[in-house]
Formats: sequence, C-alpha cells, structure tokens
Amino acid sequence: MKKYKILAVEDESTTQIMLQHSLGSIYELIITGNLKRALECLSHFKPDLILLDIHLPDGNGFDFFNTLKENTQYSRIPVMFLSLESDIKIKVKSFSAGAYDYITKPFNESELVARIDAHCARSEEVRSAHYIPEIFGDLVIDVEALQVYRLDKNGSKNLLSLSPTEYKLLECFLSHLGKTLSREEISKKVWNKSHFQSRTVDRHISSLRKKLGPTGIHLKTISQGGYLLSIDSEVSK
Amino acid sequence: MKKYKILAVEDESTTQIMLQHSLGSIYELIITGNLKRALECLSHFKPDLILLDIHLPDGNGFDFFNTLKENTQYSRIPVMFLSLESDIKIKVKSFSAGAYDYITKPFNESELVARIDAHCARSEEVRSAHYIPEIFGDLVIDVEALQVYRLDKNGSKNLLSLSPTEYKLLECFLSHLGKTLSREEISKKVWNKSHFQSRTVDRHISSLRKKLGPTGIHLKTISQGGYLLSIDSEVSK
DNA sequence: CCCACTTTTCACATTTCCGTAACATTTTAA
DNA sequence: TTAAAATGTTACGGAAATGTGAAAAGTGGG
Repeated sequence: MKKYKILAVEDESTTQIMLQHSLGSIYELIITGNLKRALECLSHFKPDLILLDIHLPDGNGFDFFNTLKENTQYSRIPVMFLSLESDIKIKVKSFSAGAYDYITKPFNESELVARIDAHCARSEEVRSAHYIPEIFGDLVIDVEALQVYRLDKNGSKNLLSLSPTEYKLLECFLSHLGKTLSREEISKKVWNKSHFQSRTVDRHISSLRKKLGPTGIHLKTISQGGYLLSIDSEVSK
Repeated sequence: MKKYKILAVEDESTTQIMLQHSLGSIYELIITGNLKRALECLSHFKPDLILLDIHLPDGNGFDFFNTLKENTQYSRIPVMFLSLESDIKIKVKSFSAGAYDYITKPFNESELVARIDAHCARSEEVRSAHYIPEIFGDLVIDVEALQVYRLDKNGSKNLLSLSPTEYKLLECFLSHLGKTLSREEISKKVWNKSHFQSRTVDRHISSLRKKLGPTGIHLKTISQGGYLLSIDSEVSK
C-alpha cells in the first residue's frame, strides 16, 4: 500500500512528468494543471500533502493556499511550494504564511521524497490529536483505536469486539455508503485478492451480521448483487 | 522579548559570526563549537530549536541527533541540519531520521529566519498535541523524575519502579491516548528503529502489563493491530 | 573482573482467527 | 410449482498471532 496521498498542482509538463516519474510509484499521486481542478479534487481525494506551484494558468498559488487556510477541513494539510521563483521575499512570505517547505526548481528527486515523508509523518502526529470518532446510526467507529462501539439509550458505549477482518469489512461498507458491494469488490478491498467460487466473503458477512445484531445497522443481501449496509428506518422503531 | 531560544552547534568561525549577526538580535541565541558543550547547554537552556552542523571537532552531528532522539525530554526539539555537505544521501538520511530541515551552506539569512520561525511555530503545535498527562486513571506520572506511581484508596503514592524501556513504552501510550499503536509505531517511538520480525515489543508489553497489574489501567491487545491503553471503567462505560 | 540490572532472544504454551466443507434455508427462473 | 442456484450458518482443523518464563547477551559501575 502506498504511503501517502499527494496532490500536485503544477502546469509545466516537464515538471509534471518528473513528478509522476519520481513520486508516482511511491505515493498515491494526483497531478492537476490548474487551481480549479485542484479545488475539485480536495473533497474526495483528501490528500495528506499538497505540492503547489506558484505561477499557474488560472491564478496564483498563494490564493489557493489562503483558501485552504480558511477552510478548517483543509487548513492542516501540509503545503510545500515548488517553484522556479527563487526570490527570497517570496520564500519568506510563503513560510510566514505557514508553508511547510519551499523547493526551488530544479530539485533533486530523492530529496523531494525525503522532505515529503518528513512533513507527512509530522503532520500525521498533529492531526491524530484532533481526531473525532465517526458516528453512523448508533455505531461509533474509532479508526484511531480500531474499535467499534454501539451507543445505547443512555449514550454509553458498548464494545462490539470485531475481529480484524470484520473490522475491515465494516470499514469497507462505511467508506462506500449507499453502495451495494459485490463479493468481488469486497474481496478486492478487504483481502486485496479475488475469492472466486469461495464462500469466504459470505462467511465473514455472517459473523459481522451476528455482531451487528443488537445495533440499528444491518447488512442487506442483494441477491446476485452483493451486500448493502443500511440503517434501520425510523418508521419501524 | 525574543521569539525563540535557538541553540546553534557550529565550529566554523565565519559561520558563527554570520549566525550571530543574522539571528542574534531576533532570538535568544547560544552558539557552541562542539557537542560536549551543546549537551551541557541542553538541560538549562532548553532551546526551542537546534541548528546542527554535521562535521564537528568532537564528533558527528548525527550522534548528537540520535542522543536527542533517545531522550524523551529532548526528542521533540526541532533540529535543522546546517552543513557544507550537499550529498543527497546525507540529506535523505537526515530527513528519514527525523530532521525538520537541512540547509546547505552558504545560506540566505532571511530564508534561514523564515524557516526557523516556521519550524518553531509548528513544533509548538506538535508539542502541545503530545502532552503527557500528570494523572491518568489512578496513575501519577512524574515526567521530570521519570517515575510512575499508583494512587491507592488513601491517596498515597506507590512507586511502580518501571525500567527505562517500560517507562518509555508507557509514555508512548500516554502521549497517544485513545490510539491503537502498532508494533511498528511503538518500535519507532520507543527505540527509534524497526523491530521487524522480533518479539521484543511484545516482551516489553508483557512486563509492563505485569507492573500495571494492580492499577486500573491496562494494555489491550488489538489483534493484528497492536496495543491500546485503556482505563478499566472505560470498557463498559 | 565481577556483580547487579536491564534488554533481547529463544522456545513453548495459549489464544485468536480464518477458510473450507457440509448442510440448511431462501431466492430465482422456467 | 419446482428444481436449480444463491445465500445463511455452523462446526472444525490448522495456521497465524500473541503471551510469557527462562536463558543469553548487553551495560555500567565499583
């Protein structure tokens, strides 16, 4: 599995190719050539770090940077500027605005990787401290602790003690809410391999169902299609 | 009042003068020409950031860096390497060891200041995020004395007499409350190296558990995930 | 060099987990 | 309606992960 998710905003094709070549195999990398695309990417890609050129066709890298800072959802993502600009004033301005790093092109690929890793590792530490468990129905999913709880009427948490596979399975459904997942897709996402003509997936669905029993969440069978996670309707409460 | 306290370890007199000139009026600055002096400074000066040359008369900057990493009291102080050495391998090694930055001499003074400020500001965030509680459950943690006590019903403190490794291990969990730490993460944080295919971590978890026995704190095994520190009452809260 | 202490490795015990087979039940399609 | 296909569920053997005592190795005085 690739270490981190990197969003690179860069319009020069030579640099794009260089980035793809040196980072593409190490990280989940998305390269966009303009700010508009970059903004669209943010919400679903959720990068761990952003590489940002300053001179872009539809605006200035700083504007994008400031937009990020204003949005609490994105303000903690580390940003490294990557620019031809070697003007010291621009560099100083970047750092005082909160940039993590400023690399002047041309850059050394290994050094870029080393710096990216260092910044990602440190920002992970900070972000994990601000983590809030996710709630789905009466389930509380704590991805930091790798634990799932059920909220009872008093608001207290009861541990479901899922096995590693059950946990991954549930996580898989939660990250694709509203989507019916085929056995094939589930195999790929949970085991990272195919379980063709094997009842393994069903077997684990069964045990997860048992543990989800007391909760208001259940796995619906879509015959010939797969499974769908759904929340018990308010109607039948 | 001067912004931050900087300790520079640098033996070349020209660079010393340059540092004094560019940083002396902005920060509380101490410059030492060798590692021995630098070590002596640490405990009473408590710098917010360390500028470290690699080639020093009484040793290698890396050794000093590793010494810092081993001591939990100093391990979170940001270190910026400052060196003539422009060998990429050295740079990469520095970053993967946990350096905040690596500046090649000769450097621009304004940029150095900008980078120092940026790193100091962020490290404050990291440090505040990794606050170790003085009391957790019925445990009393004395981070200065590196001792842990258990509070009994009468409110008197009983020493747990943890070994250095056990203490570091516990501290590691305390600074990441609510997070399941993988063996890999624990190795990195406690030993600053990897214990791939070795039962060392498990063995120490076992001894720490034994000493935590009488307390209301325990280490929960998260199968295939790692370990999680929790308070007894929290389980069925 | 010895001693006391800590850390690591080794070996074995124990626990937990997983995948398959087998059979039961439900759904599909003709 | 009925047979075939798909799905649900349980039991179980073995594999993998984890727990831990004891021995070996490392460490730092005195």
